[in-house]
Amino acid sequence: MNELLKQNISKNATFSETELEEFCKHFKLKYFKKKEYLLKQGDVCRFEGFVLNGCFRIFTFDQKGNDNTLYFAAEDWWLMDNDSFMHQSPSHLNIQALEDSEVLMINRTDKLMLYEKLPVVEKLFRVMSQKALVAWQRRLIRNHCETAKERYQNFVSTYPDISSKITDKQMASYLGITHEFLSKIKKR
Amino acid sequence: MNELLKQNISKNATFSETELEEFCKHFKLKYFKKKEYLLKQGDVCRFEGFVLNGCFRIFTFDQKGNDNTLYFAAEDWWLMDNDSFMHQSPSHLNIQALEDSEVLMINRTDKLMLYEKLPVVEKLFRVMSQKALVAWQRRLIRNHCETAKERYQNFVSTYPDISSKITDKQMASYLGITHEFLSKIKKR
DNA sequence: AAAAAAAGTTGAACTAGTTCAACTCTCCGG
DNA sequence: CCGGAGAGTTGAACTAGTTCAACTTTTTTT
Repeated sequence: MNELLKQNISKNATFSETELEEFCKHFKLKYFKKKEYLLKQGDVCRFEGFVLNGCFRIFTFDQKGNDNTLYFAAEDWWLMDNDSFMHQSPSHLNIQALEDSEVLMINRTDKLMLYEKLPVVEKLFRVMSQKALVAWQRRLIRNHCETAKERYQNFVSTYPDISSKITDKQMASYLGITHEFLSKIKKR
Repeated sequence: MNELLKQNISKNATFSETELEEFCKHFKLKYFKKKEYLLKQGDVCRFEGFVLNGCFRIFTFDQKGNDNTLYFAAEDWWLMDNDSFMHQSPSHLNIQALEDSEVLMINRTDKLMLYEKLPVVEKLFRVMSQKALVAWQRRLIRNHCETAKERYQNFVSTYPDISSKITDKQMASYLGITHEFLSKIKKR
């Protein structure tokens, strides 16, 4: 039973020892090489992942072919396409390893079974989703009221570990600006 | 027991008749006059609301004093500040009636009790939150890859009912542009 | 270690969106 | 029904961010 996963869960719900064990035993350790895809746009998402180490980028190609980064997932983050997982529809997202990484993965069947078997699992993901929702709302507001330079500086100071692992191009795609402009921001 | 609430719940979870009744009986009908606040920035959110009719605007004042609209909630939408409700911390959000409105409201104590008593309530809000999460992710992407004009047109065609109830100033604040620029967009 | 590919830099010209100020229109409160 | 406040419009000057193209640097592949 993995200690990091255990701690992560405990932040959001109170599991008994047996519940924790029952929950964790469905996760299997998988390795991803740098640049390898955990999910590709068009595929159906049949799993959920929890990052033990390494880093992933979650992004999508829009109609115009630009790549938009939704977020980065390093150690202690969860990975999945909620939409595709829920409806078993083709995913709009790509999830790609930015470096060699280790992920604990649970498949969809097991997760659905756990929702049924352990009510506390419903609570766990309810709380996780509500917290994530708040974070997305805040990010949208910040995109409206802060300049690109402010957003860049905030990101670097909030996530120094992630900032050091990603290229400027990926950073720009996360901030919603061109990489040329990011280069000009950094110069000053 | 309100029919609209019942239908809304049934979209996201399967309640038995008794569960539905137990759940719904904690909601009380409240009336809000045009311009009245259901929640003010700085207050603690101790309730959750479900709009029966009318319309609300959920917005926040940023550091620079600009008002940013997160979303509008008309008939069949839920209303609350997840962050403030969860942590009982002062809210960053304002929720104001744009017209005379009716809302079914449940207080925090009852809602927390229902989470304990009826496991299906956990599921309901877990599913609702996950769907909302997907919607916020999509909105952020669209803000990056669409122009203000495109976002305006998409909003009007997706939510014609809401569009007709709000002022251009409120629309601009939702789109993340100035109302002067919205006026220029509409002119063309 | 060489070649190829990708990432980053820089400048010039451009455009989407802002700011400010002046004006008009609408609608609601006394 | 009048007065005032807020909503909407318009123009001119501005700025944040884009686009394109040429170039350098770094990383990856062989």
